[in-house]
Amino acid sequence: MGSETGILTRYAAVLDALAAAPGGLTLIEVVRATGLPRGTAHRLLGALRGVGYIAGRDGRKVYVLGPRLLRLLHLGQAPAAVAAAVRPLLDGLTARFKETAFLAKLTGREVRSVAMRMPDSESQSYVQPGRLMPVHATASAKAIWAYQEDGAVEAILAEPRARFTDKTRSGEAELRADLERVRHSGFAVCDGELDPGVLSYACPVHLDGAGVLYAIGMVGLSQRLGRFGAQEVVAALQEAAEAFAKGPLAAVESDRP
Amino acid sequence: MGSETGILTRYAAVLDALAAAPGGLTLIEVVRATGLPRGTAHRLLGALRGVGYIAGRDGRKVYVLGPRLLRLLHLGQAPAAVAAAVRPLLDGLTARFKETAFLAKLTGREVRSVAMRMPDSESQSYVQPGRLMPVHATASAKAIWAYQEDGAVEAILAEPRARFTDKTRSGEAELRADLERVRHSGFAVCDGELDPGVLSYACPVHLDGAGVLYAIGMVGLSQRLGRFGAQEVVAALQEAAEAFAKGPLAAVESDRP
DNA sequence: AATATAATTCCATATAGTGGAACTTCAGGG
DNA sequence: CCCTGAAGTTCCACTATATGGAATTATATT
Repeated sequence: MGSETGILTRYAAVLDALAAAPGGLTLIEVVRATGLPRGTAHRLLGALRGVGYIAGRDGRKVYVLGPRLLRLLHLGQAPAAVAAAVRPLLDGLTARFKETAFLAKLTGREVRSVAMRMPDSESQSYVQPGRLMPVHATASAKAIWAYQEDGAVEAILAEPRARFTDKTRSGEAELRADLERVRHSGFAVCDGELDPGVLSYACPVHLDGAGVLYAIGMVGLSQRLGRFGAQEVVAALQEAAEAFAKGPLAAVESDRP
Repeated sequence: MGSETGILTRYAAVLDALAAAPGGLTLIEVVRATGLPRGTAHRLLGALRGVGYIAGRDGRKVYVLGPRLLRLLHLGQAPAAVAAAVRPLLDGLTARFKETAFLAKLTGREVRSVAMRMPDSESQSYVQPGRLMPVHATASAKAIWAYQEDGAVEAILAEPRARFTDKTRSGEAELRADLERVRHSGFAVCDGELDPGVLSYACPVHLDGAGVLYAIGMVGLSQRLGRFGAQEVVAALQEAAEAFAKGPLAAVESDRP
């Protein structure tokens, strides 16, 4: 006979308490902060840890906000905010290679370009923000999908894949092999599989505790971009990816369970 | 008889579904995405909205991630990431006024400085990062506390307040009046209430949907900083605060219920 | 080693979540 | 304007699930 919110209020109270304490809290501290009975608090913390909303630090005695919460927030983040955060990094890449640099983001089960920086000399844009990046024909989508949960990947593999050029690799086995290669090498390449004559590289952005949700890449005509060694381009992309992961959108303070 | 996580798994599934859909989801879409029965999904959504983890858009038919989740992110955010995000803004302020600019953050029930930029000419630092900002004697803490929930404010008011200088306003009534004044004017001032001869201004950062968690301020010797009109300094601070609120750490896509 | 404090486990109880079905609202087409 | 199907909302008997005090084990602290 009052406002009905159910059990969520209590979980929310626990999360609030943890969020308010930078260094994390022990069970007893949570009890004091929330007024919950010890047994109850213990169970709630266990459940929260079970779903990944909080994580245990040290000998698991200190609880902090967990990776899954961070993932939620990144996914829900307005594209404009993300775009603002990478801009400087893309500028740097473009200045160095005189080719287009971009950031791709996983949204639901699609990868789309969210920010892009073209060199002044370029007139044609290969990755307008918002462009859908197909899994089987773009480096950025491969860089991202190579690090997603198996279940989600299987769902993607089951979908039909269009052929864009005669180089497009639309077979399932090919795609599996490509993803595997990405996991080993740490980056992805596509050469003419989406647009003829267009080469692209991409590196995954490993967010501390939140997996991979973004990829940073470069695109350009094979003739021009191809003159740089893959090594060189990839090294620069990896550097940018690391910087982005540590940047303004970076992790809540977290750690491994 | 398997892994026990309780009801949280279902809430998490709903949140995941919402996070994966940039534009929000309707009840039926949530049902399809999660496989939950209609009635159940409806109730879960209601509870989530009740605690503010999701918000209704349009005629409340479309659900998106809500403000409270954003607040969690900000509170849990590593200070270093926040500091990186404001740096350019602080640089701008310092360059313009040749005085120290800083960002203060609410952590639990304390306000602390998290980032600071001194002019090259300055040798003494009034707001080293990490410094505690007492509610009754600093502009930044007042700027933040003026916009917190009544309950939390009352708790703060109940605490004892030290006298730092003979100008320190430690009375409860004085503090209440100060907070009220901040709410009306939109900024806070402190003149010698913490350190003698030191003047400071601060403006709250209104985060879209997440209330006020930060304040941006300037400090300096009254003699020097005082030569600028309050109007002028405050206008610049407000501009910076707005830019910060819209910046990289900005809101999840949200709106009013 | 002794002692206090925190973490964890247990379990009888009842509270709170469940989901199918009934009912209402809404949008669009005839 | 009314009909019709789909989406949204409410209801309620059923039972699975959360509850929290007390007992137990682990961990500091002196």
